[in-house]
Amino acid sequence: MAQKQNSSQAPVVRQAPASRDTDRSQAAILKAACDEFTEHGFAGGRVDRIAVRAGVNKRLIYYYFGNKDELFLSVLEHAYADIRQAEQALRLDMLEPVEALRMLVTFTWRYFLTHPEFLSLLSSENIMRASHLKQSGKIREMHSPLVSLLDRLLERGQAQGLFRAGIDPVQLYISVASLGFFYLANNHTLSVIFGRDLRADDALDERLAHMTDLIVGYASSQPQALDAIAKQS
Amino acid sequence: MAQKQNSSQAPVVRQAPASRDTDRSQAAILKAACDEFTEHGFAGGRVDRIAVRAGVNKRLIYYYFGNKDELFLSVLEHAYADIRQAEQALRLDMLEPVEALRMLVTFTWRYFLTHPEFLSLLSSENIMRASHLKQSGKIREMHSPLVSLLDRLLERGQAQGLFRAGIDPVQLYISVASLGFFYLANNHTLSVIFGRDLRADDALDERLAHMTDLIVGYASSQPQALDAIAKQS
Amino acid sequence: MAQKQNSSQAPVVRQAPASRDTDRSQAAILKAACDEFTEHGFAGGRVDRIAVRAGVNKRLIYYYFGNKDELFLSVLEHAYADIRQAEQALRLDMLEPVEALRMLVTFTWRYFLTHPEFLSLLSSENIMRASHLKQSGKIREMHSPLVSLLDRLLERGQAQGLFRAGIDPVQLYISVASLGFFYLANNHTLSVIFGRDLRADDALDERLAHMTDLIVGYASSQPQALDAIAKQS
Amino acid sequence: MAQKQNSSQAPVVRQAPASRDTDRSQAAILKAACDEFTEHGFAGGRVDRIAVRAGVNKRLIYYYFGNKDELFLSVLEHAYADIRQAEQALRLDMLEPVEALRMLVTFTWRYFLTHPEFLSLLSSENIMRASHLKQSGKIREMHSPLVSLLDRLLERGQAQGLFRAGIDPVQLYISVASLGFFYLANNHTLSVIFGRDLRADDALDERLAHMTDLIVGYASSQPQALDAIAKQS
DNA sequence: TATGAATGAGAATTCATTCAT
DNA sequence: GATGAATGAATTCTCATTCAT
Repeated sequence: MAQKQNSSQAPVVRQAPASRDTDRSQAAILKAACDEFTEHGFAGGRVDRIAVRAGVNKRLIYYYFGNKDELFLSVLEHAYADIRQAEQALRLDMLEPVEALRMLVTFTWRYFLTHPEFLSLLSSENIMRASHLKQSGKIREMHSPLVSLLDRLLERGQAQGLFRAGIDPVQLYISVASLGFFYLANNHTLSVIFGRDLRADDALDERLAHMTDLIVGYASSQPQALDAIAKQS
Repeated sequence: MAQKQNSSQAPVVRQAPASRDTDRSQAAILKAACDEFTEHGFAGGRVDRIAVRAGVNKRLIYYYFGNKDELFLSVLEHAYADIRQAEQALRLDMLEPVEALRMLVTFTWRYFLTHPEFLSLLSSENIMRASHLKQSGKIREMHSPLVSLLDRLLERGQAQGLFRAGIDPVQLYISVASLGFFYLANNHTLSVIFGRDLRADDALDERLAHMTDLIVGYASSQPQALDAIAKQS
Repeated sequence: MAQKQNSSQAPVVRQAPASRDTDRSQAAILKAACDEFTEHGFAGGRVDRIAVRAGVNKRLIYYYFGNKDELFLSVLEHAYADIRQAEQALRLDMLEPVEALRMLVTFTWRYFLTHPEFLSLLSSENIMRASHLKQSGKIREMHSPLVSLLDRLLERGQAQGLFRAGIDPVQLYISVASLGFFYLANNHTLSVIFGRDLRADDALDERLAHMTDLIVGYASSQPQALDAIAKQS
Repeated sequence: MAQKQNSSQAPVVRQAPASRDTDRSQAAILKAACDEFTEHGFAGGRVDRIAVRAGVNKRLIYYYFGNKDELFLSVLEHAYADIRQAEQALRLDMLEPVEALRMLVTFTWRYFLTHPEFLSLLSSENIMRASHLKQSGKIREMHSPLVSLLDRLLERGQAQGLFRAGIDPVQLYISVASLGFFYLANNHTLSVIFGRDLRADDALDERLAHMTDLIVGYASSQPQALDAIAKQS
């Protein structure tokens, strides 16, 4: 990442005695930076444009965030904090297993759909081999509750004979994310390749239906039962 | 203002009768550019470094490819040409439906695994909203044979009572790609988040197994049969 | 292709409340640019040399003026502002018609003689078909007072029977400028062609005398009177 | 001018055993170079574009003309050769003095009007302080016949009582050229400044009429006679 | 006579960052 | 806290020119 040591006395992500103005400026910078990096990626993002977008002096960005890399990291941390917070609100325990699984797929899809910045930032960060993320203890600590939620969910479903046995919750969680991520993050190239607008409303509905079918169909499929059926016939 | 006409004698992606040297230089540039853009993305890629990597004079890059954008587009076109060519070699018609479906998943996975440049270039291009791809008639014309292969495959399987009805081949194709793409393209952040190396050999094997299970399990699941089973019990 | 938005925070020809330093830097750049473009024309002028001449960082030129074209335009605008200002100081109304006409010729000559930058910039801009000037509302608004001064002057002279009738002030104004411009702007080639130094002091004096004679002689000539004389003899 | 010594064996403006092809190529290059330098000046002219315009390989330009500076000089020499040749065809001796003077003005005007390259090349060369022209013995030797023609003409006219005494033919010749040159060479900026198209047909006619009036009016004016008239009244 | 490939030096422009107040 | 001015180091791109055949 080649982050230069910050040798100025500036507070570098200062937090302590925060006035209203401080908060407002920092928030404006973060929002602007998030937009800029989402639209152009890290390397394509411009500090100048961030300052203009935030309506603050460029110098202030350095005062608050040290440098472009640290600013990007802050944006990333906020993006992760946001999704973790949304995930906390998911109450899958209350629902029937199948319904809960549907809900998980829907939630993930909707979050990605309404948070394009998360997809873009993730892509950008991965092109850079997670060089910023690796610096962040913070993000590592923000565990997603979804894996364990999914784990419990799968057990409940299996116990009720609704789900097949032996499903790895981590793999399934990644798959749920995959199905939405790929479609939405790469919708620009896919739309050109397939010659249609994958962002059209009905295309989006179709996609969610397919994804749900895929995940629920898989979880619900009973290899043994099917084998049995196959044998009978 | 002062007119800027690009009317240099340079060939800008020449095609006709090319000497061996021409081919070698162009190929070296393309390879170097592919590596550079894969590692750093479009905005982070440096023309200077590409010249060094290719062992050619920087000027030659402009001589052959016009500018950085056109060079990136060429790289992208070659990446698509490569995957299309690999896809052509897939003979799914020869195989049993279930086996063929497994093969499709495996092929896609292996291609992504051995062609990290494709994943990275795709991510980068999508951050830029496919701005280069949209310029390319070439890529639009390179239709993937996989969708129609998959279509025939699903019909065969359904006719044999092996696959469920009503599966959309485009959606399924996108899903197959999704499952591998997300895992591999974002493996850097995912590895940090999950605290384990997703690129380890057994992790890769596990992922392929899960993906295959997911896709085949979904295709093979018989909602009616399951309903029937559910009713009996 | 990759978007290029110029949204840097740079002021690009700032005008409002400027510190002394700002003024000094901008003035230094303008002066240096004027010299450079005068000596080498627009295409031959080098931004690097302008920075050195001005004693400022090259980046500052772009900070204040945007790019080479806009810098040239600024230089041009200042050159026009300068001549317009000098023209304002000409008080032809106070003088006798013939004397005033002499004064006009002398003023124009002296201005061109002491402002070689005006001649050179004009030549350069015309080679480019006024591409910069056409962008400038400013210059279009700087009307020269000379045409109307000359108009009134010619009327006065005609009323007093000193000048011939039917002289077009615009044409005469252009002619007055022509006689000095061609001689001074092209003095280098003319000196070679004629094999003598047209910039020598007495050559300059001679030229002014001839120009004055030519203009005053023309204005004072009475075609009718001459016809009459011709008939008598 | 910083002309590098030409150390190759190439003939540098070769002339000796000239095949049809040689002639054709050289002529094409000269024509293309003339156009290019006329449109963009010397510094703004591009060797690449000249090659394209001429439909020849860029290398050939260097083979025939050595380098850009020498090419420009050749263009300049041809431009002077052309005007000298046209001047030779002017038979002022045959005409009445006044008529001959009109003819001279008309000829000069028409030549400039139909040879914009001459004006532009002259402007460009003067911005460079005649650095190319100074190298050329050739051009120095091409004496214009107009000065001596004009000299004789003025004497004839004076002898016939038609022209005033004491007119310097060199100054008058320069003036005749000035009046057309300034108007035509700077017509782009002048058109913007005056807000009208100085290249319109009637504007051109008006200008020629004015120029003729100015020159003939001046030559024909009799300072003494006018003084006499002034005294009588 | 002709040409496609190649290049070094430079030219305009950009960018993250810092200075001084 | 905040900001306008300033900068060094790239970065993309250009240009006249030459090599090799």
